[in-house]
Amino acid sequence: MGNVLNWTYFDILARYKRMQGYNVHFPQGWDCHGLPTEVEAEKRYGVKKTDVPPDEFRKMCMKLVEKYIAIMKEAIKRLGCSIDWTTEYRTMDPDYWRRVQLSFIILYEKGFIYRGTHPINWCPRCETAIADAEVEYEERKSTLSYIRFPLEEGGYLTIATSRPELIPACVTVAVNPHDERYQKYVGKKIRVPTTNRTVEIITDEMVEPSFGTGVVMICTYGDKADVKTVRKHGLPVIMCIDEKGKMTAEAGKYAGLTVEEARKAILSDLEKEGLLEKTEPLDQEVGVCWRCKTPIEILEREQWFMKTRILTDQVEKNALEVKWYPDYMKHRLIDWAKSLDWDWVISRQRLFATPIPIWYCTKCGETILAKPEWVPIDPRTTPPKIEKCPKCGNTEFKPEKDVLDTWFDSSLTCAVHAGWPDREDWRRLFPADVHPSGVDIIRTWAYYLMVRHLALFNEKPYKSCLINGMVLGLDGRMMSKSLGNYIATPEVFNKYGADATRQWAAAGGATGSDIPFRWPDVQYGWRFLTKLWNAARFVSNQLKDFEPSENVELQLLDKWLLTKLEKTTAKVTDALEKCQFNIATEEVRNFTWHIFCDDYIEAVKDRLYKPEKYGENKRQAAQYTLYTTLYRILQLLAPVCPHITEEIYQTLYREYMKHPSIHVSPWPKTLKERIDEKAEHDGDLIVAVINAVRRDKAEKRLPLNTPIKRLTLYAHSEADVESLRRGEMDIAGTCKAEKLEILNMKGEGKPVEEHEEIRFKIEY
RNA sequence: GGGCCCGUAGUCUAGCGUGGUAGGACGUCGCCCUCACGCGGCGAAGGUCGCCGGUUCAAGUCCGGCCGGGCCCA
Repeated sequence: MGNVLNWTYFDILARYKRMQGYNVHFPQGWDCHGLPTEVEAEKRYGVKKTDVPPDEFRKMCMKLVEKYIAIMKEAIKRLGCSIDWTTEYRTMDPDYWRRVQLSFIILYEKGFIYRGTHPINWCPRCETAIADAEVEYEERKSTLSYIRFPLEEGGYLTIATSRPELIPACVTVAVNPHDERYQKYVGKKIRVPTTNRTVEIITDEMVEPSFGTGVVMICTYGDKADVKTVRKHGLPVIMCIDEKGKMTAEAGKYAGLTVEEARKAILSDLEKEGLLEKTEPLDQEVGVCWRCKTPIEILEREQWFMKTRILTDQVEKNALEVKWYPDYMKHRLIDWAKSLDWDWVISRQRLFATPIPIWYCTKCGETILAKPEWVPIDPRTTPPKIEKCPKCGNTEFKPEKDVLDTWFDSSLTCAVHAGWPDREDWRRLFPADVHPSGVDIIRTWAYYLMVRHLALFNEKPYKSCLINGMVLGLDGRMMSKSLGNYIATPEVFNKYGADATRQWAAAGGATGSDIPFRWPDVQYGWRFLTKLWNAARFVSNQLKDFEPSENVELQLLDKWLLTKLEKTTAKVTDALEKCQFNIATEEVRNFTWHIFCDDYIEAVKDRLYKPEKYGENKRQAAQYTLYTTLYRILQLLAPVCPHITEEIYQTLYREYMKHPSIHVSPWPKTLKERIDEKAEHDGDLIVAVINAVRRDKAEKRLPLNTPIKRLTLYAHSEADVESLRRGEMDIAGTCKAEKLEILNMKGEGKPVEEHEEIRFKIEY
């Protein structure tokens, strides 16, 4: 249902803009690569990526991706998304990764890409580096251990740590510079248990005196704060955990143990030595891999990076120039960009991804970058197209086996959609007018698009950004399979159809806010469609002998309705301009259901049914008004409910309007000359009187078609009398009043709601 | 710990940038077989707009604080 929400948003926008005369470019791409697919493939086929040949594993992933694309494509089509399917592509297609590799080459040459050894987030289960954006934080129960570190000069200090297994990687012990308890120890040597090393006690502002004992060990690396401290004080790095989450030789006797095993073993050894003072439970936020929820480690490994932090000022400047719907979402991007401590790790130790177009000379280690004309190329299977190493003349090369982060694929979409690099005129469609994004991927997709295009083209990738919130399940929490509050899209479509489902998406809440899935909302949408359908049937029946013509003498209520219609048109247009889909939808629905159906149609029935009484020209005026209003309703509703509006249009209007589809009919401009404030005022009064009489009948338990012998209206202002006189025929006809008197005198009888100065009396 | 968002009838929600009698929807109850629609119509009940204070003639709306919830980040 999340996809229904965002697809509905941009389809409404696309249809609206198309009706405004724009030649809308509405592409569709499928983001295929990446960890989620690999994790799913491993689960589905019961293998690890290393169990089968790489190509076979990639084929498994592709099969899986195709399966999900088929399901999603079916849903998009049923939803009625007006996508240009000739643009469809997959990021796993060589033609797509050709562009990704080309952009890699350009960025490398521009100096934005480098290989280096830096701390990175590492998932020991997936055995790959992951970016900051792929780390989630979860509350986990943990244990805080109080451990005695012996001072060289005798005695000890007690440190508190939740990760005793990192003791072998302890590079210093730190206290807060203002913590008077420990001033005398600063600069002294202290021995790290389980090792033969001693380290010097230092001070650092980051140490929280109230946490544990106020003495902490700094390890390489327990968390990001350790990384900062190590960098700040120029401390050494000791890696005691490897890529698979096992202890390295640096851990001495604990080498080969898993992290868990090492923790137990170390604590038990410390206890034997009398160094374990106590343990206590600790609630802790743990960084975990977004895909498999395994706690991440911070490792130092040689990886490929893109320089993103040098672009932060530009990101901010450009993000402020982008129009955000809703506006406050820009802060998500800017705050995220400013908060980043590290450059973007773009290499991944995975299989199903775009290959990095790099080889290394086996002799001198020279880096060989692919030439633009070589791509797409997979270094893992194809050697570089050169005879010898340009530096040392060696003829053997080894491929870069790492692959690119999936976001490196998808952060190129704006340029690719515009036709880069093949179309000379690609800048015609660049930057994109709108970038649609879920609120959850602003810090990934929206951000990476921004840095990527700024680095490549020195230009922002999109002019506006349309944000959709998350879909919440029936229990109010984010809808997800794992929470079991998940509702499958086909179920909703099967029960209520696409147009009702789209109304839920459009009107379920303000743009950008989370939208709870609610069956009653979908049902309401469906009931509205029935109402509209029946109204159209009524109009159709009344128009059998009608030839559209402007040459009619409009009556008061006709002018009243058309005035309201124009005002509604203005409101809907204004709401759509601001991407306020909920407001636009509500305006059309309320106008249609209540003003058009309940008030107007009811009030003109008599005129339509009895031309002999009122005259043929008055009937024609009503016909003209019905015809005009329904058409406008269809137009205003078309972006939200494309199916039903098209169906009614084809049946009732195609022949006269000539547009092949309602969806290419020109979006209505508010006709100011049709706005008649006086008619609206008088009409409101007349409708209020009709409703008051209906209410009276309801209170007396009478059928609404009960005839009235005499209806007397009292109005003491001359103006009101005038207004009522103008609606005499409508009031009498609609209320079935045989006799209607309008008296210019102080009220007797019951007051008319919201027009207390007007009163009425009924003789049945 | 920081940032952002939110707290409106039994439930969900609009309104809050530009202060002026709080709109809807669902649910509940009562009535109406009215020739487009009972998948409908008419009507009723239900609100100290989280709490406290301030600005103002006037605060759901603006300002400050507090309480509660959510999301994101550390």
